[in-house]
Amino acid sequence: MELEKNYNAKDTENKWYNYWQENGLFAPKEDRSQKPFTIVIPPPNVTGILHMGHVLNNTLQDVAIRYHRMKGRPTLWIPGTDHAGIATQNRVEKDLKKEGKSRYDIGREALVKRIWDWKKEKGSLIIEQLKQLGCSCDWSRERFTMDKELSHAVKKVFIHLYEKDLIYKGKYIINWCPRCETALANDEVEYTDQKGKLWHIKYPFEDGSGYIVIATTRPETMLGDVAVAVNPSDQRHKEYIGKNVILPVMNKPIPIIADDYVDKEFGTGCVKITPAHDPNDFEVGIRHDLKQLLVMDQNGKINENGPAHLQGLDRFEARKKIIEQLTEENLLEKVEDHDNSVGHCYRCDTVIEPYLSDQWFVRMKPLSHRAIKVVEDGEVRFVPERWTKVYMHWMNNIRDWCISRQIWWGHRIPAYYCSNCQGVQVAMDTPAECPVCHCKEFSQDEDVLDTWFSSWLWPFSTLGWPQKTADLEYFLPTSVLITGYDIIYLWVARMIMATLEFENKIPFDTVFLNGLVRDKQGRKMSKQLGNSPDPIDIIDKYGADALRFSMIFNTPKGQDSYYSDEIVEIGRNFCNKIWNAFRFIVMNIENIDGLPGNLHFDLADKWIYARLNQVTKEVDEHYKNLRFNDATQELMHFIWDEYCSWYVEMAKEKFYNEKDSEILLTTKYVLLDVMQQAMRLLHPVMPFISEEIFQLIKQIFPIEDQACIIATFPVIQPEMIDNQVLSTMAVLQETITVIRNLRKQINISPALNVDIHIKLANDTQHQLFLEYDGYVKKLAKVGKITMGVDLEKPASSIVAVAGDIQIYLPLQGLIDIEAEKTKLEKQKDKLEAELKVIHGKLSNDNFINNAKPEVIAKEKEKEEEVATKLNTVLYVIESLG
RNA sequence: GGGUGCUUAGCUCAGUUGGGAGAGCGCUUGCCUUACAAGCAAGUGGUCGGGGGUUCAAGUCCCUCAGCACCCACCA
Repeated sequence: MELEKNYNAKDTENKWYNYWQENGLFAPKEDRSQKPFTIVIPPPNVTGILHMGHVLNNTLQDVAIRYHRMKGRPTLWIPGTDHAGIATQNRVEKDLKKEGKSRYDIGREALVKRIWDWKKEKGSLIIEQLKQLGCSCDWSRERFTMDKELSHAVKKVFIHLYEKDLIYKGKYIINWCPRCETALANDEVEYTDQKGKLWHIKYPFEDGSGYIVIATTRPETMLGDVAVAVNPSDQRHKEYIGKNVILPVMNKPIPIIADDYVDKEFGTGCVKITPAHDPNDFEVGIRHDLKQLLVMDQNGKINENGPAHLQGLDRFEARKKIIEQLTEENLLEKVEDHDNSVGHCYRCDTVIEPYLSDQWFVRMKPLSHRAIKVVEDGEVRFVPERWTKVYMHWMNNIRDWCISRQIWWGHRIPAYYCSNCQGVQVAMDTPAECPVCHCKEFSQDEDVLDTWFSSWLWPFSTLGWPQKTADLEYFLPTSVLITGYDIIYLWVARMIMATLEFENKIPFDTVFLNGLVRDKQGRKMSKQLGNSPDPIDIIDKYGADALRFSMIFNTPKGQDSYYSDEIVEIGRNFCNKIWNAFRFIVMNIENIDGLPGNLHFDLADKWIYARLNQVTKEVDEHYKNLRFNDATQELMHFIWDEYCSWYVEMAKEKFYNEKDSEILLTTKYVLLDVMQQAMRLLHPVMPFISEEIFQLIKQIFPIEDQACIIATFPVIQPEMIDNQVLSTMAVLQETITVIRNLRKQINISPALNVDIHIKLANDTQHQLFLEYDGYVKKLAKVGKITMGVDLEKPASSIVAVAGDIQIYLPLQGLIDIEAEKTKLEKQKDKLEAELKVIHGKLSNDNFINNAKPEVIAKEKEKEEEVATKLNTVLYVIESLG
């Protein structure tokens, strides 16, 4: 076996991804007697390009999936993409614009066709990127929210809800994006604080007796004013109620009315009422039976209801002109600075306009009750738990959901209007005949449904609903949903409601909410800021394993994390470390001539197995409890600090000095065995390098599993966790470290072997060191060791203490006695302080009476240990003179 | 106005029923030691945001204050 000096991620990753796919290893094991582990992917937008948020989210899902697959459960990860109505249409319209055309130039049918063409050509980009990341989805089950079957499900759902009177059509003020020319749901509006103005405008009384002043932040909407409102209890304005004022610019009379909605403290206490352009004014308008006068068109331009000189002007242009005119006419009393938060379209960032229009709504309250109950009852659990509160709050204050969108790309609303009597029918297909007037001509509603109206069906629509498929029966409820906390309302809550309503089941029992990935400065990664690196570049440079490992290593459960290229180096370096450890094994094992007939475990072998089993136990639990970053920490520590830095180094000693072939074979066996087990533990996080090494080991070591991806996860062997071995090894390790420390103190060349004396505390220790002095010599670069229980300190030597062991390093040359003493004094002070604390506790009756017995026992044990160390140090200080 | 999260080493952050302050990176020193300089070895570094309380014992529980970030509602 010839291995490169540095790990080559690129070739390895392609090779194994293809292998897994060609061998169908992503598909769930066919064993329907076992409970499956299932995840549905949060479907990325077809227009999407992989960003760091996707990397984190999908890596987390893949880790969970790979872990459970190795644990032997039938495991399914259902992938797919979302048609993302507005985003996708915008994307294609942008291309159109380059050709100088708008969607109206080519018409609905042509546009939709063009978007489908675009989807076929470019829509799988993000899927390909997920594959590069290593995602082990069952691609044979990939779905798209506008697949024929899913569209069918959407229609079914719409009709079901309509027939239950849970969908209705109504005229309401909605959030309108004049650029996208569509309604937006409340959740699709992003508010940002802006420095604005508060204009104080005089509205003269019709009878010429003066004026009142209203304050507004959006003067252009005054064109649609139909009244001025004051609070009925406001003494300042009481006398004006019922009078008319002349609406400036429009020059028409409007009444002054009284309504509790008006806040006496704000502005002038007088509010202009514009029912067609403000949600609160809309409510006031209903209460007072006022006209709803629209003064803008769908592009935010002043329409025919405005005065001739303003018609066709953009709303902000119109605002300017109106202010100019008011100033000229001396109707502008003053202008104040005023900060308020302004809604923006979450897709294109245009300022949204509250706008009166016909829209379809879902009544949410009736759907929310069960969705609240399943969370209350713990059937659906949020991780981290704090999100439960957030979810509950929203659910308890839920509002109706505006589901119609005035775009062309999406599921068209299955409502048909009779061409003759305008009667509406909601149906799967165009109705044959109008039941009222028997007309046979219909036109379908022009609007499409909100993208989330298909997403909220995702956990069951992907499994074949409304067909009663075997998959639906078997895989639903799914196991865990892993997604970002920013879509709890938009998606998670709605899936819970939909799945309960249509399948009478919960969609998943656990919702794991991962944090957001931010840049180094703490800003959210976003397209606009351009601060998200392209993960594919990172994968090309460092490897997918490196990226995956680093993202998880860096991301505590449910917290936001900060990304920078440097963190990926952690993963890259770790890959290389593993690679080289394996390379070392291969270099020493090429001549392996069979497995040992009998295994001869020495301390090092027993120790690494003890640790392997401890680590297996912990990592297993971390994966199970979705504590992924803890798992990575544990694995890195074990592989790097224990396997490489101690076990491999100790193996070297045997390779160089041991003659017994059985012992040599045992060492090779343990090196390979621990490595292959470590690869299994690591696989969920670093699937590629673990598979590569696993397969290479398989060539020279008996492994039954076909591949690491479907290998069994290591099973804990508790009898291997030998505490005696662990503590003995700790003594050896400490001794070696202390010797290294001594060498360093007096600058002994690393190339030089030194002679040392070791004074042991008892015969058992003496035996131990006689047996394992080779390890001390190898790992601490020691030549000759003189040891014994009754050893005198050699003249002119420096001393160090490891537990109850004393180590003397004789010096030919000079030593700095004072420096030695200072160091030992420091050690003494620390031990004394520690001992004082322990004595304090043990002499405290309250402690003795209240603390748990095992805590007290532990404390006594510690007292003894510290006292011994202290005595040793004191002895050494004294012997220095 | 309502709510959530965060505040621990120079930086980024772990710390799961209260009982020995940790990691990665950085920094210092010495090493290209035949697996790895993407490395090895030895070190430096913290009154766990302030104050109060509960307890034999608090980074950990409670109260309070401060700073930072975010969410929801409202904003004429």
